[in-house]
Amino acid sequence: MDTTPVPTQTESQERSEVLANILCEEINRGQLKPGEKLSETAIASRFQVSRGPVREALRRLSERNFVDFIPNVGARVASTSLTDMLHLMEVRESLEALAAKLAAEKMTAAEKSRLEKLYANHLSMFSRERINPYFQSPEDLDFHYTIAKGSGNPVLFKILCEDLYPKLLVCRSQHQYIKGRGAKALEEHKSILAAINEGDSELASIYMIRHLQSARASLENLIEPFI
Amino acid sequence: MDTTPVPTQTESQERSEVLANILCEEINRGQLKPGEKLSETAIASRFQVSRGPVREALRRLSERNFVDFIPNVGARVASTSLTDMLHLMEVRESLEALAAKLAAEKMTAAEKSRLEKLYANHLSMFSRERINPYFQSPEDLDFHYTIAKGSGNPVLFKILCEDLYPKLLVCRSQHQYIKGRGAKALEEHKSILAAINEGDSELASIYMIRHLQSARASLENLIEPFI
DNA sequence: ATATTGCGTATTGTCAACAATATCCGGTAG
DNA sequence: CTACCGGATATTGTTGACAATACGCAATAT
Repeated sequence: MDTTPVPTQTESQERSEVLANILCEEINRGQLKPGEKLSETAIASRFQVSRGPVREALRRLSERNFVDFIPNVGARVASTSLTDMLHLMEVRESLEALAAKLAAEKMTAAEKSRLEKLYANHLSMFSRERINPYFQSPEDLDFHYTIAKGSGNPVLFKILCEDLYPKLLVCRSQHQYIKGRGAKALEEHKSILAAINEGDSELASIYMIRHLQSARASLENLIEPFI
Repeated sequence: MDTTPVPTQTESQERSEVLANILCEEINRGQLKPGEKLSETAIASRFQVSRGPVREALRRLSERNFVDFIPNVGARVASTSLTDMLHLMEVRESLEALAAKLAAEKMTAAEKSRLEKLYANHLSMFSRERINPYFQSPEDLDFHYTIAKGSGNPVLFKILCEDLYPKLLVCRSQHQYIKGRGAKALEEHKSILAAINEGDSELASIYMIRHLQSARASLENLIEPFI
């Protein structure tokens, strides 16, 4: 195990929450591999805490589908297939279409300008370092995150930003799925942004669907050969 | 408190899971009212178990948004507004449109006949007892449940059947929201069923959207006056 | 040689006590 | 009379020990 961080004191946040975040991060980094056993005692002794908080952390990760949990047996790092990722993208497509539609209808001027600034940043960033894979980078997700927030629907926001995106990141890290379609993605963002700015909900929705469909299509091509 | 059930022995299911289900049920029945404090010690002594399992049960309900949880303060029964319900319905609409589309494309013959049988049962049941409010009854949800399953997308199924539907039921029970549009809903189901049987994904999706939109519209009318 | 049974070990599930934090209530100052 | 402060009380967070269950391995029988 890489580091053996000292136990985090109780400071405005529960230990189990801190633990869950650390473990989640390590799953994302690939330090904890898919299918790997997550022993309560092992984790407890590693972070020098009792098994109680560790149990709670594992339960949380289980509810968020980052670990598979079997009663009386224990927790393992959830292993995701490309098919899982496809299913996630399929759902994401529908939900982000709705998000874009609502965002075009309801975003305030301040929110719109924030989204525009975000896009401008990404544009300049990408022109500086061309190799940078923009697609599904934290920056890319930041754009989608802002739209989800702008939808004004907390349920929609939660599913997208707290369930789907984190899970997609894990999938991506488990499959080294990094497509270099940065330039194209940026172009597509531009169209979405324009539609939202003009309050054209119908167009915003369509552009968003196309944007995500092209990503899903390349995923499907990856899976096809294995059927 | 109504009953004081003896502690459930450990029998292939964890106590915390059993507890979570019981509490969830009581929230649905309205025996536990919105905003009501859920004291760990009180629940523990009521079911004659230790606080450990109770804590876990409450954490689960928190992750599922049935209770609001504040660190160092405790858990309260989540209170839902009509606006929350509207947001849920908005998301549901998008996701069920997708589900209907996928179901029309992918449902097997066996699944289709099961759905048809379900509809036939509801039809006869409704003609026997006309007063029965079909809309959003367990039977109504059963129809949607079957379509969600038939989509072949586990992510979609989970969000709809394990997150959205249960939460909608709680909302409904907290607001006594029972609309008597049973006959109309049945008609709409018939259209959806026909489209799925013919494999017409586009039409299935459209009928589903209309079906849910009419429900959402009546909700919006309910909210409007309070703005 | 393979499948099955039984025991020892390891891990998870539960419990009761301790520590830390928040809530409540009375007292005091302005 | 109101607002603020401080201690008593209650509730949550954490811990280590105990009970129940699952896993691994050797011995036996077919």
